[in-house]
Amino acid sequence: MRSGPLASTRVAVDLVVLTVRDDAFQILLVERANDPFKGRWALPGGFLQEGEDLLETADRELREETGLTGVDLWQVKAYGHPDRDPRGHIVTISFLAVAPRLPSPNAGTDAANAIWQPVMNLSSGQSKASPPSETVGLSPGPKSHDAVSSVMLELAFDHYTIAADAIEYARGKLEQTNIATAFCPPEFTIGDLRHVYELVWGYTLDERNFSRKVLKTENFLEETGGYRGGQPGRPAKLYRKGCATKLRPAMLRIAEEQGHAA
Amino acid sequence: MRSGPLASTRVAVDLVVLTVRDDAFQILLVERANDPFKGRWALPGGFLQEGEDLLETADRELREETGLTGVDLWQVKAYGHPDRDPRGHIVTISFLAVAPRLPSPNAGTDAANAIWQPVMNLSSGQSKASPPSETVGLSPGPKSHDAVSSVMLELAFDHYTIAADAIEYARGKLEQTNIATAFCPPEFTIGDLRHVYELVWGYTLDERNFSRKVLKTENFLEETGGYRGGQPGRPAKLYRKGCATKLRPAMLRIAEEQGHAA
DNA sequence: ATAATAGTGTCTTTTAGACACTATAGA
DNA sequence: TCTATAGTGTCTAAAAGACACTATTAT
Repeated sequence: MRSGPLASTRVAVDLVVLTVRDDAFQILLVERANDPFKGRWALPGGFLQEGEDLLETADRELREETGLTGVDLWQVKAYGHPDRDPRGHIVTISFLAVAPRLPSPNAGTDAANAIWQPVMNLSSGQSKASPPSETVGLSPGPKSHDAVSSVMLELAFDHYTIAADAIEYARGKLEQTNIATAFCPPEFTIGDLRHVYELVWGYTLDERNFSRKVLKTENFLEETGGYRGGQPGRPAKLYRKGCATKLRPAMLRIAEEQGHAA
Repeated sequence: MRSGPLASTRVAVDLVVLTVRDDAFQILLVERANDPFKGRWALPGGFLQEGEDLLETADRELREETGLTGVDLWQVKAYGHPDRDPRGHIVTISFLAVAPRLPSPNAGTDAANAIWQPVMNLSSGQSKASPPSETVGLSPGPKSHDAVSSVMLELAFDHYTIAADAIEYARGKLEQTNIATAFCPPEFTIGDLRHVYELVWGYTLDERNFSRKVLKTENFLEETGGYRGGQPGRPAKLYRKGCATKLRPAMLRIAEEQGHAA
C-alpha cells in the first residue's frame, strides 16, 4: 500500500494576497531576502511548522510577512513538481487571501520590502521570443488605467503560475459567492461592490442590472441604515454582507477561454 | 521569510475513485494491510516518492493499488492537520478519479482487498448520539434503490471528510463541465449521460430538458453516427464527448446547503 | 398490437441584457 | 442652475421548468 515516505520532502504555504487599491486590482509581493532568487519578487509564504495545520501556517505567514490579521483565506491548489524549488522537493499549498484596502504593506516585521502591484504587471517568466510577455492581468478585457506604465515583474520559482491560478480562482468565485465583499470594508455601497467586480474582471458592468442581481438575492446584502455622502450626487445606501454566501444562479461574466475541465 | 523547514513532515496522496456501477454511484475502497487502522477501509493512496510530481504519485498509486490506468484525475484539496495521522504529521493531497464501469477492482497487485461501495454507505466516524450516522450519499435527495441494505462503513483517518469533499467537488463539476462523460465509456447515449447525473445528484432529471441542454451547447457532444439497439424501444444515437469542456450557463441542480464561500 | 425507450415541440416562468428615466446631493 | 452620482422601471431576448406528443424498436 503506502510505500516508504520520502523524508526530504518539505511542505510550504504560499499566499496570493489580493486587494483593490488605487483603482486597480493588486497583489502583494515580497522581495526575497535569501537565495535562491535573492532580490527577486515572490509571493509571501513559508514552511509548515511543528503542530501546525495548513490554514494556521497561512495565517501565521501572513501576519509575519505583512502584518495582516483576520483576513479571509481560501485554499486553492497544491504544487509539487520536483524541480519547482532548487533547494529540493518542496510541496507548496497556495492560499488566496482577500483584504480591503489596507494601511501599508510595510507594517510587517519580516519582509523588509513588500509592495502592492497591479496584477497586470505580473509577467510569466517564459520570456518567449517575440510578443510582449503574457500577463495575468491582461486576459480579461482591455486594461483601464495608466496602462503599461510599470515594469513587468518576473516572480521567483513557479509563483507566476501560482498567482495566475489563484487569480483565476478569485475571478470564478466572484460569479458564485460573496467573495467580492471581502475586498470591501465592513460597510460599503453597491457601487463599491460593483467596482470590485469591474476591476477584478477587467470590464464594466451595467449598474442597474448589477444592483438588481445583488439585491434580489435573499440575504446577500443587508442594509445598515446609513448613507454615504460627501461626494456630489445622491448619497448611497450602505450595506454589509449578508448571511447568504452563494449567488444562485451565478453572476455571469464574459467567457473567454475554453479551459480543461479541471 | 521562510522559517526552518520541518523535516518530519511527509507528503501523501489520497484517491477518491468514483464510478457508476450496478445502477449506483460508487467509490473504491481498499482494506488497510498495516497499522494504523489495520483492517479498516480507506481510500487508496500513498506517499510521494523521489522525483515525483503530485499527479504522477496519484497516477502510480492508482495503478499499483487498483490496476487502473489512463483515468482522468482532478486535484481537489490538501489536508494537513497535525493529528490527522497517528504516524506523524502527514500532509495529503486528494485527487478525484473518475472512471467508467470497470472490469473488477481486484485486478490490482498491492491491495489484496478492494471493493466498490455505494457512496451512501459511507459513514462519518462521528457516531453521535441519536440519529443514524450522517452519510455522504444521503445529502442530495431520497435514496433510490436497495436502500439501507449494506452496513455503514467507517473509514480510516479523516478519509470520510476527504471523500465527502471530493464527492461534493464532483457534484459541483457536473454543473459546469463535461466531467460526467468520464463516467461513461467512449461512446454513450444521452440517456447514459443523464443517468450519471441522476445517480450522482440523487434525483431524477427531465429527459427532454436534459437533452435540450446538452445538445444546445456547442461541441459538448459529438455524434458518432452509430446507434445502440438490442433493447426494446427506439435505438438511441451514440455520442462521444466533444471538445467543449464547459457548460455555460451551468446545468443547475437543486440547491440544498448554504455553505461557506470557500 | 403492446410495451418500452428515444426524441421533438410548445407553453409558461424566470432571468439576463439593454436602456430611459427619476431622485438627491454638492458646487 | 448644472453636474455628478444613486436608484427605479420597462422592454426584449434567452434560458429553465413543466409537460404532450411522435418515432422506432423488441416481443
